[in-house]
Amino acid sequence: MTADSIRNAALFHFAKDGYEGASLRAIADEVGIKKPSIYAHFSGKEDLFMHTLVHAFHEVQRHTLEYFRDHAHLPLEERLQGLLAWFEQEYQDHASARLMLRNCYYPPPELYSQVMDLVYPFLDGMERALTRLLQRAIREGDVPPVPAEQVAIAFMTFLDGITVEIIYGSSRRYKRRMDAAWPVFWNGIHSLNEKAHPIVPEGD
Amino acid sequence: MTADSIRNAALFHFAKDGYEGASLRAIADEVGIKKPSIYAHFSGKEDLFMHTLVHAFHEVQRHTLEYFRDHAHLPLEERLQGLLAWFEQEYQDHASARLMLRNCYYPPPELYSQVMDLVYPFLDGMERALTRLLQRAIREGDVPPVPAEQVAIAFMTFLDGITVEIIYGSSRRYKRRMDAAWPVFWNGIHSLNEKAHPIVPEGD
DNA sequence: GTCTATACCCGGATAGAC
DNA sequence: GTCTATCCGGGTATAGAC
Repeated sequence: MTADSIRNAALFHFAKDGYEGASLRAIADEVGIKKPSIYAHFSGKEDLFMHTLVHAFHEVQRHTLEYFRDHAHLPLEERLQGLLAWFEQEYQDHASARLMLRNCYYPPPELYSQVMDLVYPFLDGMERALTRLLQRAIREGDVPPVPAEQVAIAFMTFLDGITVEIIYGSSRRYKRRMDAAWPVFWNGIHSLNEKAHPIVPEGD
Repeated sequence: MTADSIRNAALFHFAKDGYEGASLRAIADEVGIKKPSIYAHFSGKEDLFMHTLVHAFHEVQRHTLEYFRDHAHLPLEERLQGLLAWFEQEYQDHASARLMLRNCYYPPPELYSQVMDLVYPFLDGMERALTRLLQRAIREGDVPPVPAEQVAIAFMTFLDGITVEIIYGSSRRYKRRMDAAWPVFWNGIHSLNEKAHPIVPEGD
């Protein structure tokens, strides 16, 4: 279907150049049609952009669920750490992820609220999913009891910190951060209940 | 001087609308001059942008140094945690910080390498400064011995994760992350030397 | 240095034939 | 649905008077 291939071309251009930077002309060229033909499928640039963005969110969500489904057998630490490595790959391989991320941070001002109606539910859903994951891991004895919601939020923070280096695009810098920061996170969550700082993670 | 006021107006527009989104017309209007007058001071949009960006980096760097100088007497934990709160304020109060951040993540494609020549040295300088700060704190017994460089990198990661919520602009969400993630970071760095918890670095 | 006037281009969008 | 042709507005940039 033509609409799909337009959306697909738009995906790459919006991801690379942003909403203002991308041009319908370039998108049409890539599909192999003329600019006005786009208007047979979308009412305008905004419409095309929003369709593309919604589709990108769904793609990323679908892939994320697949990741968790395919790695449900791993211990929690590997599953969480693996999620970060997985996400780096996702970012490099799929323009959906790049488009999503870019517009989480810097949506086009005139579409701000429409975009945020996608962003916030996504983030909140992610956080809830992580919380449930943690609660299950605790029940099953995979990790010692930690405050699940707090850890989920901390993990999201950590994920975003790593993501920055993914955007920068240097694999070396990314790995460096990962190696340095992961132990801090992982050790840190095990001592949340004990208030003093010599922390000896007990009985697990 | 007129050039300065042009740069200052440009700062706000570039920070808010991005490079493509900002228009010389709007900038000239704000200064109270006509569009062509800008060309008496800058060779074009790119030139104006780069001047503005360099100036913004210097500003942020200067403010950061001031923060550390003015808070040198505080214990390390408060100094580091305070840096995050300070940075949120800096982001809200100073367009320099907003411009810098935006262009660290998404520079205009045609100026990519020029922008990155500012970004990387800034980040690396920040990391080195943190490392030295930590080493001094360790020497002075303010914190137990921790691997300074690793902690510096982890802190930068953490800072970026928090920064994301600063960009989102919701103070509530920011505070929520801060409260959840800070204890994880702070406790986490104190257990780096104790290997009690098995951290499996992936084979190198 | 600043203005007016204007050239030039490229963006999104529309009309209407096929 | 796709095309050609065109419109309109906005953008950067320049020429030349003052």
